[in-house]
Amino acid sequence: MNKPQITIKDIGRALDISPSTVSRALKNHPDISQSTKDAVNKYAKEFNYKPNTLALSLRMSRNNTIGVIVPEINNYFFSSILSGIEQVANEGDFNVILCQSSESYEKEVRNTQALIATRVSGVLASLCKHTTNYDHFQEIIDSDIPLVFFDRICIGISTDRVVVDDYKGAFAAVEYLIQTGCKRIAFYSSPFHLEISKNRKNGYMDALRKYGLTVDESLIRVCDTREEAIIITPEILDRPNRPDGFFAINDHCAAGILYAVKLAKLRIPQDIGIFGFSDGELAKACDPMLSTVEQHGYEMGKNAAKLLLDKINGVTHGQYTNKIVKTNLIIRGTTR
Amino acid sequence: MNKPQITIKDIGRALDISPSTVSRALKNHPDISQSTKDAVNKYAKEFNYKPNTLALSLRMSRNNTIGVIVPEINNYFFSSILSGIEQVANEGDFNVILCQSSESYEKEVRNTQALIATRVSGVLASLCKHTTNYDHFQEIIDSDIPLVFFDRICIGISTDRVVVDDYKGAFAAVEYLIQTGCKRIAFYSSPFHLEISKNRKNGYMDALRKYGLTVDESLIRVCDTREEAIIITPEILDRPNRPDGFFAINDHCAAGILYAVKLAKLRIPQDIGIFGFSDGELAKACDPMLSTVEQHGYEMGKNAAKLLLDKINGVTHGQYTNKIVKTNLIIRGTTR
DNA sequence: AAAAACCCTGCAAACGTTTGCGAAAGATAT
DNA sequence: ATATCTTTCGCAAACGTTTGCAGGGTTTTT
Repeated sequence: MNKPQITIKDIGRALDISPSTVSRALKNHPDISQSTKDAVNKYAKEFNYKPNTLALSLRMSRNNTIGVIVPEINNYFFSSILSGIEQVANEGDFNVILCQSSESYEKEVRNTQALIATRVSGVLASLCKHTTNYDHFQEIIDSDIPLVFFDRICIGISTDRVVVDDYKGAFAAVEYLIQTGCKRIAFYSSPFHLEISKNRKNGYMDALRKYGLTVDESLIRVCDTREEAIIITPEILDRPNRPDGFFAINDHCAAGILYAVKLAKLRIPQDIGIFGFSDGELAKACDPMLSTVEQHGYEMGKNAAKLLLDKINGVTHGQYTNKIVKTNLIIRGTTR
Repeated sequence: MNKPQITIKDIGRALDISPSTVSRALKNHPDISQSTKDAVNKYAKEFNYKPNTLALSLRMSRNNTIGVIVPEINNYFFSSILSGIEQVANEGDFNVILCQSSESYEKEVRNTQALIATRVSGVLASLCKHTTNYDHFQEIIDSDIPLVFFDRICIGISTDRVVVDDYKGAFAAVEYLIQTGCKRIAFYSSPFHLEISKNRKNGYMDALRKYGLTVDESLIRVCDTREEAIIITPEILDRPNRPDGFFAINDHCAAGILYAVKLAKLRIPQDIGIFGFSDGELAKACDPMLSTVEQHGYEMGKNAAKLLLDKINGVTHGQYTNKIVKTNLIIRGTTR
């Protein structure tokens, strides 16, 4: 029962008119008589005509497709973002090509190359953890393809960006810990070449300074997974002047800390306060439930996609915008 | 410093040879002299030539792109699957177009239409919760586009399918509970029109029967979220003959049960055993950590994509395969 | 009655690529 | 010397679509 897709030529042949006329009839061009239009539309509907988007894109040199490069699809925050992106892309009649860098610089480069080759209309990207060279992104820009970074942005390149308010979020979280009695607060972070790490560290430091607390560099560690946190935390808890608060770069890491603290038979939140970042699926599964900074991934995705579509559609010109998505504290059981 | 993408024609013009020669030179065609090949390759490399995949797809009427339709991106299981799909698609040099039905039948239909219009080489799909009419999928098949269902499959259409072994997974989980001493086991399920619910219920029932335990229908409830579980569980725990084991349709639900049980001051796993399903992010965040049935979403995605690519590449013909991805028990702290 | 205006439609080129076929040039065989 | 083969390349068509331009026909204007 197979009926392959019909083309404009087929319609023309069947109705004994030229492809140009069919094309115009389908677009309701004023030049075409109503009777012809009716005939064409009837035939098109009957045989379920769908324009070949490939040919269309080639002709128009405008591919209604955007590419998204994300470090890990399988991560609550990023999949929330993806969901938001898909939403607005869909509303704007754009397809989304999904690329996962899997935190590999090489794959990220391959992804960008593939997207350029596909002539996507625009690219949304979040940097891989290990990316320090940005030539492949510069190449996107050089190819005249609009580019918007989200979350893991890169400041070496002038583009639009959408970020979470890392500084304020971190500041607020640490301030909350201090206000509820914490005096020595550790900070577990992702590698510091990432902007999110820098910004959150600044928020952390400024909060400490505001309340006259001294910064102990030995309490600032690179650690962003549950597993690492479980490994490095016991040593820190064992010190004579152990911290009484932890601010973690994400919920996984916070959960690892939580685990280690319980194992050390310290009470939460009486002895130790813990603050995560993200409000992912696992935050409420922890016991006590995790206090964390809500990141609004879905909103972030929507914002980034809107920015990109505006750029593609020529709504915005020139200036690069720097959208900041607000965060807010969610206080649960791991803080007083 | 913008250098738009260069084409084969450009190379031809620059080197004063025809586009055909350039094309053949790039593909290392034996008809072309080595000197010409060298010149072309040198120029192509210098000006960073990338074949226009749109033109290529049009010419070859073969679009190296597959479409994926998923109910919710923002769901650990589905995003794991997506990750697996992306992995093998990437290895096979395919792009992935991501569509989210958001559990809306209308959007699912729109998604299929868009994928057909894009002339994707193949489609991977998991049904929306409310889909009961499958015409849009039949249309994909009628358009000669290979189609593979995963997880939420549809039995009205003959295609390849990849599913998790729900029956065995459920049977094994309940059997484990029984073997470790549980005598009254409750089952919290998704609505029973879904295949996964039916299959798991069968596994649950058969396990009870095998060990001569009576089935108490009042212990079989429709409940598949954390919030619902927290609401309905206290009542069940309050009964004179309360259950001593719970089997939940997913980890969120299991986490809700865990919460309610702790609140009721019952000990886990001594008084109550709990089994989840999925092994999502939150399983290890629970305290005690959740015993659960591992679903291998990533493997499922890889399998589905492999099946599809084989179909596209003509490796497999005719017969539809029905791949079943094995599950396995992960025993942690919520069971004895 | 001729000129102008209008309505409708088709031709052909273009987007970038591949590929069957033919051809010019040189090399080899008779 | 002619005939045949080989090497290397270009022509042109094709994929499906859009669009500027021109042309044929009919109606209106003068």
